Amino acid sequence: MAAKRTGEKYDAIIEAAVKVIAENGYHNSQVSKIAREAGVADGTIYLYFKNKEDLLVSLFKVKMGEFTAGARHELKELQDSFAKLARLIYLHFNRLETDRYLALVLQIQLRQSETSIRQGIAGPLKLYFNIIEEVVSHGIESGAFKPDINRKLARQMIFGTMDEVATSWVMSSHNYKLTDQIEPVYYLLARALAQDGKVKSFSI
Amino acid sequence: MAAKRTGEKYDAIIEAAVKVIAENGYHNSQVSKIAREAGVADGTIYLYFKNKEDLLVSLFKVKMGEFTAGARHELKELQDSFAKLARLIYLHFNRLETDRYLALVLQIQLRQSETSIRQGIAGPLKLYFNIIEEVVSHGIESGAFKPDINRKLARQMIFGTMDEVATSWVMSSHNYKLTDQIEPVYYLLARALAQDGKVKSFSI
Amino acid sequence: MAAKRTGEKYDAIIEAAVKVIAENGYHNSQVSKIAREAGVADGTIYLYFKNKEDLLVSLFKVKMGEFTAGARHELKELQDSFAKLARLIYLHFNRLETDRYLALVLQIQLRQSETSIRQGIAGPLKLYFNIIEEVVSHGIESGAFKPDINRKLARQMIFGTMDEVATSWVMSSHNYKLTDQIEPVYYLLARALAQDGKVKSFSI
Amino acid sequence: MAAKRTGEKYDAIIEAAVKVIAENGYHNSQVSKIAREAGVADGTIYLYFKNKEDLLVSLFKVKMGEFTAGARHELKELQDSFAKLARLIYLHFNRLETDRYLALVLQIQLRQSETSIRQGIAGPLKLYFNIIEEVVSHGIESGAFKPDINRKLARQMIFGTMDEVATSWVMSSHNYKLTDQIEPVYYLLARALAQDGKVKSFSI
DNA sequence: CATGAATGAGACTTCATTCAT
DNA sequence: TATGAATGAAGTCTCATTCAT
Repeated sequence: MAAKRTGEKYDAIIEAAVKVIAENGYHNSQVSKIAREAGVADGTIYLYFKNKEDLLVSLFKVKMGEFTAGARHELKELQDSFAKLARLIYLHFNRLETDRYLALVLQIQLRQSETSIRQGIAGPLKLYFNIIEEVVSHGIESGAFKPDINRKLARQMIFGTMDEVATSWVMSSHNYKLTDQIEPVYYLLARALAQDGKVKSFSI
Repeated sequence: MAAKRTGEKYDAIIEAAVKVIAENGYHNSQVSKIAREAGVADGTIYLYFKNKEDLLVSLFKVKMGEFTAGARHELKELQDSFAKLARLIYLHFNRLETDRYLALVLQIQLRQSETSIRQGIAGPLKLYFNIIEEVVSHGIESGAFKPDINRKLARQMIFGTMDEVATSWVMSSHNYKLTDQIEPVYYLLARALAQDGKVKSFSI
Repeated sequence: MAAKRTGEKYDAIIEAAVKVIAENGYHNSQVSKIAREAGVADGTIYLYFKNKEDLLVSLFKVKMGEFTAGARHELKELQDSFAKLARLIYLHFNRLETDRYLALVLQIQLRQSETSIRQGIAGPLKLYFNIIEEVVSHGIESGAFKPDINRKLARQMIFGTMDEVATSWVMSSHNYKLTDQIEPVYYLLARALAQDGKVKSFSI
Repeated sequence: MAAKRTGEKYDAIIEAAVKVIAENGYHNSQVSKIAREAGVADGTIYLYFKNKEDLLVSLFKVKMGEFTAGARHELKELQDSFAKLARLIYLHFNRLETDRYLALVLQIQLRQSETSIRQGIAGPLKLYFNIIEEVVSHGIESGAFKPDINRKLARQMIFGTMDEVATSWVMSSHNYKLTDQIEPVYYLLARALAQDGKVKSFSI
């Protein structure tokens, strides 16, 4: 009755969903197609997920959760705010470039989902927003960033910029490297945030 | 057989679509509902639009076209690059705040559409991107912005930031004024682009 | 949106449902089968009925309504309570014998429906119960039936007996005439109800 | 392979089925729910019953069998036909009032089952019909009941009346006592059957 | 030009039953 | 004997689009 939230089949279904959605688009990814890709019966999906919506939200939670946990850990290691900003952009772009299926699903396909799914996605996304805002806060408190910057607005600029660059890259069919954009994006954002124009040189 | 691209019913259907989608969400906006709101029969929609996809793409084209034409005209009046940037942000946010139905449809609902519709949307959107890039180019060529800025990247930052700020505002149920964000967004973006940190004071 | 409750297709679908359910049984009567029998598309069913449940409840209402209206009218014509009782049994059995499909559906198949449908059926059935109780009341008040008879209980005996006899007949594959049971059933019930054993001779 | 027809788990499953069906309704009583209630695994059901249908038919057989055996025994003790009739009604109503779960399952839920199950039920029910007919026959042969009564018809009246009264009671949510109906039902039926209106006073 | 009744393809989900352990 | 994870067939309903009037 209650959905099992772990197990190798659970993982297999999540991965199959990413692949199927990436290849067929959100609106053409039937449960039966995902089941076939995962090598299980249609009904098995429902032993691990309450329904299709739960599967999609779980997909996002799992993938976003992995990324967020890793990012939070890596950023904590760094002391310098500019270094944190550079690393954030690196992690964001590198993650997407490393898993192009995931990039397609996160940047394009999942955004076509119904409002209810988007609401389920909101929670994990908020956690990522928090991480970005922590970078901004650290910069302000350490004197690296301008003190009068609105933290939420700064987060929106950072995320909005990275998201737009990533979406553009995904839609271009990946005919250039997303990671090549890390440095120029860094300088744009760093200058926007820096106290007195004192931007540290890019280094990850 | 060929769809009429004008007429008062054409306009009525477009406006009805905006209202219905804003009120019901993309996935709950059936052709019959739009027809009823427009005061026409279901079949009449198909005298003016090839199909539902054509209606939605047309909606976007019309609304975006109005905005783009006005924006291009207004920006041409201004000489200073910073003034152009400030005006761009003003126009973008003011447009959305003035027509909240449209804001909801453009920022949230239409993004849930199938890939084919998003492709149809790409054209009109490109025209807006061009306008933004023209502001950037003008800034670089006039010496106001840093010469080594990647113009496409700068456009992605500008659009990505405005878009994220606008989406966040729409999802917040409009409980604050979007136009209050014009000035702080201006300073963030201006600093990112300015040559030697020489940002002109905000003025629209 | 709202279901049309009249029209020749409405009637055709009701009749088709009776036939399909009689021939295939309740649990094997899919909407598509009913639509095919009615000569309409599956979707057309939903222009006339809110859903499958609504179709089945409507079927019962229409058929029971026709019968109830006719019965109430005919019984009003009669003055004598015993004559009313005899006529009631005649109408009940004759109706079922005349339309054997309907008999099968009402006596057997519809009773297999889910609780929600049975609840929808309760209303029209109550009207029939009222008619039976009116016959009993008339008998008591005219002095034909025993004055201390519990009216509800008498109705339950009358209906329960007729229902059981009818069900038994339907399940026997109609290898005898149900209308041959009118007279003997009349005498059983009349004796149960009569004041001082004064039962009038059977006559319809 | 062959199903075991005895054992404490056999009984536990039957009792669990009665409880689950009474509480959830026929169409919401899945095998897994019955298994959980019985404290066994889903698969274990199939060691004791051929399939779900077999379980439901067995439930009916067991419960009806217990009742029928007891009834036959008790009625044999009585010499007088009217006393037998009174006792029959008492046993029928008392059984249902004593076990309200069973009443709900027998009078309402099991009647929603597919035709195949109803056919399986027919056998055990026939045995009860025989007992009722024996009471009628005894009455006729002893001169207590009218000699020209159709025995099958009399049985249908007796059973149909008791069944209708019981169903009505179950559906009323038991807000009155079913056993209070024994005496008035007795008088109705006794008068219908009695020779020359000579009905014996009620006594159980 | 306009109508709106009719069409029919297509997908999510349930649940009785099996079988490897 | 007992388990319970896995199976997979099957049906209701929606809604974009058509076409006779």
